[in-house]
Amino acid sequence: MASDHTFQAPTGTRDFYPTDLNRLRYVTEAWRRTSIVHGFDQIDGPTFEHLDLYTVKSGEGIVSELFSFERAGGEKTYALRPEFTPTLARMYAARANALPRPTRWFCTPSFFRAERPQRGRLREFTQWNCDILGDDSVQADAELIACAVESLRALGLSPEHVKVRISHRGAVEQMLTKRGVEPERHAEYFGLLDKVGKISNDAFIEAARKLGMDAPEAVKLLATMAQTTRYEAPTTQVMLHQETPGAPAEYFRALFAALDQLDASEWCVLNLGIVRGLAYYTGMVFEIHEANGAERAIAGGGRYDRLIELFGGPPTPAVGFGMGDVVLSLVLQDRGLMPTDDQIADRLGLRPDAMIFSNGTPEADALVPRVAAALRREGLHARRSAKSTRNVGKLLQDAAKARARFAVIVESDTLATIKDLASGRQEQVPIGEVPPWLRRL
RNA sequence: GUGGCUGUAGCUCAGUUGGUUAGAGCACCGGGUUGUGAUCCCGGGGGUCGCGGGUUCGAGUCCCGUCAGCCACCCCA
Repeated sequence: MASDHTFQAPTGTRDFYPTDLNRLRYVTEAWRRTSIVHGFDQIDGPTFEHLDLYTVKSGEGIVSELFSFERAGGEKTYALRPEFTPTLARMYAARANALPRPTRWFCTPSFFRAERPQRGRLREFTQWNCDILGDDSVQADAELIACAVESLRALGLSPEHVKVRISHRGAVEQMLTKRGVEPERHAEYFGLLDKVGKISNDAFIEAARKLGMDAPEAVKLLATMAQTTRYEAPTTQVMLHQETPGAPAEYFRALFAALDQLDASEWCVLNLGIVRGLAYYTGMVFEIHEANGAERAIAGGGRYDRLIELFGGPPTPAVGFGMGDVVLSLVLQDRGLMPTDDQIADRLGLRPDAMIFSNGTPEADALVPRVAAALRREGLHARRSAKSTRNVGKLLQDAAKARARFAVIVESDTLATIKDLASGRQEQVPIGEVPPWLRRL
């Protein structure tokens, strides 16, 4: 029965046709390989959780940003996962005593947020999460950042394309304390600091004045937060000496030394303007941006040493980041670094090994399925042309379009022609020899 | 939740001051008589002009509403 209306995909979601899914896989496979070689184990959790899991950390205000629901007749309220950290914390807390220290986990699932879609932001997206739990060392911070950097390098990006902007909650708090802001009011200031760049300088100075900071200090604070420089730069050193002497400055020294050893320091800059709106970060925080400031943040993360406790686990230091597919793909496209569909298919190992068709005689026609089955049992990617034509030229064209390595033309019940579509060379082989012949290549 | 811009074939787009059965390129399917691939020639399928209402003798075209997409704001885990 034909429907009297058409259906559309829900707002902010995407249909992934083969080439679309291949492009997504190109990115997620880079994430996966990078994670694995950096010693992370892949995990996953439910696509939906109890709503409470998200309100614990973020408050009731988060509910409007979630897709939440109840079963018909049910009493529990669920929500599609908007992020992974609560699930991660729950999973870690449940087995904390049995897990190695440190534990390194990653995942690349999809997430759901009930926001109005816009450039770089959709309602369903894929996000890579990497976390190191049970390790409070500066080396762990550096390894985590280096892992993110290496994934970008694997996708063809370089320090000219993207920059990791690194800050530290403790350093920013020290700047505030130095200006006479009591610790109880730091949270208010973080909210304000997060708006720098979005509101005018005058608006910032006015807002700071209302929070009790006089204009000259607010101006200096703005200047410090705007500074985005290499760690070795003299201006960086002067800033650290003046603004965050002692422990924070020493932390940055150790972090950048560790990043340097991991060959990642070229990608990194110090920017105390990165505060991130989230309340749960306790130490280093970072964001990865396109170098010219185009697009939204590619990735964000930091240290959250209190969060596992909040979800019922033992006190556990942790550091992690998330990187979404939407912005990253836009940056790759902007920079001309997204390979062609054919290149991606090659890299993902999707090229057919053989396209099989017959010379048009009834006995050859009957053998085509058998040859295909024999090749497939050998683990070869064998396709049959769906063309109804007997025109061998057309069939070869079809094989070339499918980017098959070889065309196999069944000639009789004893003989087949194998044509190498790259070189154009061809030879006749006994039909039983086709699978081993192709397998050798 | 607020605002701006845009909706014609799978894709990119034509379509005259409102006027006959809405077109092109690409893509897709087939043919080019006895078997060799990216060119070429011929043919074919595919569109409730996003949807609904209004004005009009007549609407793809004008008006209103609505839905969707894009972009920005809010927010951004």
